[in-house]
Amino acid sequence: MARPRKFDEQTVLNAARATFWRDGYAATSVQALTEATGLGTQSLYGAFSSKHDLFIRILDDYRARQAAGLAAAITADPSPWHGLTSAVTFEDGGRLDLPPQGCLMANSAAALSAEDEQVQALARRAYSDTLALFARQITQAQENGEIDADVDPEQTARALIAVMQGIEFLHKSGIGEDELQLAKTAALEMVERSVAR
Amino acid sequence: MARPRKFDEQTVLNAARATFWRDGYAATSVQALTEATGLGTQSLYGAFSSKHDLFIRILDDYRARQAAGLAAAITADPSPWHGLTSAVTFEDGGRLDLPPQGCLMANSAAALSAEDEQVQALARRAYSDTLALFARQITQAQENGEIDADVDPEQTARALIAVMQGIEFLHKSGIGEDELQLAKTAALEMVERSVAR
DNA sequence: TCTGTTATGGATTGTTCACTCAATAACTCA
DNA sequence: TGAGTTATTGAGTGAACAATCCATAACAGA
Repeated sequence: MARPRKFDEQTVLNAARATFWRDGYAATSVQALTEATGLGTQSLYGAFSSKHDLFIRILDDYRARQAAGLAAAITADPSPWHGLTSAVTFEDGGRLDLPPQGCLMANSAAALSAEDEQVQALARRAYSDTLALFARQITQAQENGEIDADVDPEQTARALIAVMQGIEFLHKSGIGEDELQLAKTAALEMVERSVAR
Repeated sequence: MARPRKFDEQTVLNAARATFWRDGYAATSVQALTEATGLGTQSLYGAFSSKHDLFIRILDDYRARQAAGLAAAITADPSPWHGLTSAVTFEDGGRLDLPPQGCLMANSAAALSAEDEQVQALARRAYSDTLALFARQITQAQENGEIDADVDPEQTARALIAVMQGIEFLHKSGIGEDELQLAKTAALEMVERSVAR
């Protein structure tokens, strides 16, 4: 009953996500989005209402994919504890690599949470989902006898999230590859010592 | 031999720092700076060359003050280890409070390091100074018999920096006061367990 | 083949951006 | 007192910003 779209929505969303991810929300202009997606301004606004609406939609998609991917990667490891620490230190031999531009959710949360309620809500959701995932994994590691049965799963999960985000921060702050590797090793050793049986 | 300035440079720098700190570099307009400082555009440009030059100068000042303040706060504690952990968890009963807008250096490093070499250089300097300070403090805590003498001071310092930045990230991401407190406690307990004698 | 609906394309809106120009004012030293 | 130097003032630069207007195009169902 109406003119059909010439573009594939998912393809457009992927291109827009790459642009937001590379440059950040504020530094991404609508013109950059039209160039990256190939859409005209009016098509883009017609389909996604505004730059902000488009971004929120992309960020929520990202959050869901990230949560699923993280859960899959962690639980795929035969050792629950190793699967978890690999994620925390982004050291899974390539499967959980930390992209040069960092995590889109972490970047957006740090830059926008204070002034954008929708971003903050997504950040909180990502945090609580990760917390639950990590706590479950820690419980399994305890049942497997890999770590001390006395540590509190949820509290340990919180500490691991802090460590993970700290490493990501060091990565983004540009301290250098060698120093970053040392920091990852140091963090991992601290974590291991704290849960040793 | 020339017309004297009507403004006090340090007062202007303080006002500009507050503005950059509150809104971030990109979101701070030159107009916002002139309003915050009371200077006209031309006076501001005459004294500081450009928005970027002004920012770099402010950031370097901040770095130096922060380094001195951190060292003073940490070493003032009668217990080297407690002084250190108080700083890491921003939990010194007010002395090392984490401002709502986070640390100016951490914010700037996360947002700008990738694209601004001068910011990256300052971030690296801040990191290595903090690393040296923490490592010295850990050695003292070991000599005091507060923690395990076998842990490597420099590696432990790296882990602590990661934890500290992770906590700051959680703060900025807006997870909420209660949850942040739980994360701080969790991180502290993990750190304590990892260095227990 | 019409009619209704949505998509597209290009030009354009007013606003804000960092920054500059030209004129004048305020000082010091000779 | 006048020459030299720098500070201040206010208006204004072109470029980029998010978003919109309007005319036209492409489809579905009647």
